[in-house]
Parts: sequence; structure tokens; C-alpha cells
Amino acid sequence: MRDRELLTEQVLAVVETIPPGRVMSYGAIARAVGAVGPRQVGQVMAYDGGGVPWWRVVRADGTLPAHLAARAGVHYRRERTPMRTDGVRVHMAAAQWSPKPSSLP
DNA sequence: CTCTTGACGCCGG
DNA sequence: TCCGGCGCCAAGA
Repeated sequence: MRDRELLTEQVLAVVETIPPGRVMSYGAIARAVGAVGPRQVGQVMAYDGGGVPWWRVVRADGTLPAHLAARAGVHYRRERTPMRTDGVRVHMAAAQWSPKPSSLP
């Protein structure tokens, strides 16, 4: 049973567990909530991602779409998020966060 | 029902 | 390392 409504709840719940300075990829969140694919997570974030720390959800390579990258940078500096030397991509190996396993079915 | 679109991911070249 | 292409899945036209 994966209603869009339930999936939204699950995704946002996981995003809220990500501490400042850490991130999770769309794919990681998809696996965590049992979503069928990362694109579904992206769809949820696009529609209801405004109420959660959306900048802590990045692509697998540590980047975000152009229109979001600019605003995310402010948060990254403030949260001391580990970045690559280019200052644009998040250093995934160092910043990736793993959610609590107890929130899984 | 088919076709397109999108806050994605992985595999070559 | 950078780029292009293909796979994936759901929603909307």
C-alpha cells in the first residue's frame, strides 16, 4: 500500500531526522522508506518539501538542481556541511547520514 | 490507453 | 573527471 499521502509522510519523517551538517541522497531515502525509486522521493520533495530541511537532501553525486544550489549554499556554510574542494558538491562520503533503523517496517 | 515530464541513479566512453 | 544515454516509476495531459 503505497498511497502518495503515506509516502509523503514517510519521506518527510526521514528528512527531519537528518541532523545539521549531514545529508542523504534521494536514493538513500527511497531505500529507507521502501519507496520504489528515487524519483518518487524527488516528486514528494518537489510538492511538499517546503516544510522540511530540503537542502539536506541531495543527488547521489552531492549536487542539487541549479535553482536550488544557490540557496542551499547558505545553509551549508552555516551548518559546516562537508564539501568537496570545488565548494559546490557535498562530500558524500563524509556527510551522508543513515537514519534510525527503528523507523522501518 | 499512449506519450511526456521530472528536486534521480548508474554505466560506459 | 566530465558527458551522454538508458533505465526507472508515478502523475498529468
